[in-house]
Amino acid sequence: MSLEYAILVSLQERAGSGYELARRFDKSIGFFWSASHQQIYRSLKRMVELGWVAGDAVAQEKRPDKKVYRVSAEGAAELARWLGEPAAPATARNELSVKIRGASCGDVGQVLEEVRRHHRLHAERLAVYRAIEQRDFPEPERLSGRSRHQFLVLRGGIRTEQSMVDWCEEVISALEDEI
Amino acid sequence: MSLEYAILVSLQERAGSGYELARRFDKSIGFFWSASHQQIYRSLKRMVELGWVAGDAVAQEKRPDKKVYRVSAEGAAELARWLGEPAAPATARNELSVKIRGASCGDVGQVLEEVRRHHRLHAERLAVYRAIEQRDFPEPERLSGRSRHQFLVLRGGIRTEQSMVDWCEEVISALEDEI
DNA sequence: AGTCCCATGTAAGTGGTTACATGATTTG
DNA sequence: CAAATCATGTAACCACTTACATGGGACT
Repeated sequence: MSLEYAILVSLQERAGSGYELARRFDKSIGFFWSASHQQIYRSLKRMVELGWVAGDAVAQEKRPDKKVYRVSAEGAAELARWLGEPAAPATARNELSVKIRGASCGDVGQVLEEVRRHHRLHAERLAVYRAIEQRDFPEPERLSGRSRHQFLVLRGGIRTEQSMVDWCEEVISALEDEI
Repeated sequence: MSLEYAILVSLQERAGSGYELARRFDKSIGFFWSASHQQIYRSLKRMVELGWVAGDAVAQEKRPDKKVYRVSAEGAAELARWLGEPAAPATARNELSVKIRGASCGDVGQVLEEVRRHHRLHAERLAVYRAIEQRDFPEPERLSGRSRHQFLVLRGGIRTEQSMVDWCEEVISALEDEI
């Protein structure tokens, strides 16, 4: 059910169509809550039924019509209520760890290659986050409200990716010793 | 489908019943791949059908009978094959980040309380991991094979929890300024 | 002519959670 | 006497993924 709340947060920042939301979930909000366009359309439908959002049809020239969704008073109240609720800590699911733990059951060299690949992916994502940090938040002390919260979430992404990069390096050097 | 492989890894380390596996998924392997007993029994059934594991009925005195599962040659081959396959990087899903990003839509104080709660949970988990590290891996340089791989996975858990603790502290001090 | 972008969906399948169910034995 | 542990499952539901579907306009 959390996707609905992620959509509410995004629509509170700015109203938008299902398609536009899907684009946002490919970046920004999608960095910490991913969702496909199919999920988003389904959730929007549910949210209209619940009265959390309202969709206004917008005719466009030379482009398909679209429905622009905005958060209703009920939706805003529901979001505020949910924010006060305790969140369950995320269930641990790290496939790479399963492969490392099982490395002795197969070819350690192949697992090492896989860790190297993940190292690259995390380093790339870290670089993206750092670029966003420099571009959008050059003076973090001066931030307030919404933009400060956005910055804090980005900081979480940076810390997570940095720790994955560091860990991959530790694993790589240990597995290199082994082969 | 990854649960099946996590079970294969665990059964390669030591054969066991569904119940014993469920206990292991409450700790050790469960620290990086969580699963309920219902999932485990369902997966074992599938794996028997696929011929990846074999279950031997064991009669016990003063305790219910159990089925002890071990990995078959086919299961071992399948695990080795899977280890060489690329793993999709985990999809990002961090509910706490959604709450922080949406904090302005509700009571910032409540979100702060929630971040403090998560800080405690991650600090506790970090302490557990550090205790395991000290108890089971006092001389990490001397490790090899399976136990070295187990150590590396534990190191990942320690790094992840440490980075969550650090991040929570950064968020707490920023949100405290705000209220 | 082919591909990408805009825009919105349906349908089938997989994986995971929650609730229910049973029954003996051990521990406080 | 109650609660926890051992041991194994079924069933309903929910969330998410993957595949399929449509159609115009812009770009190369």
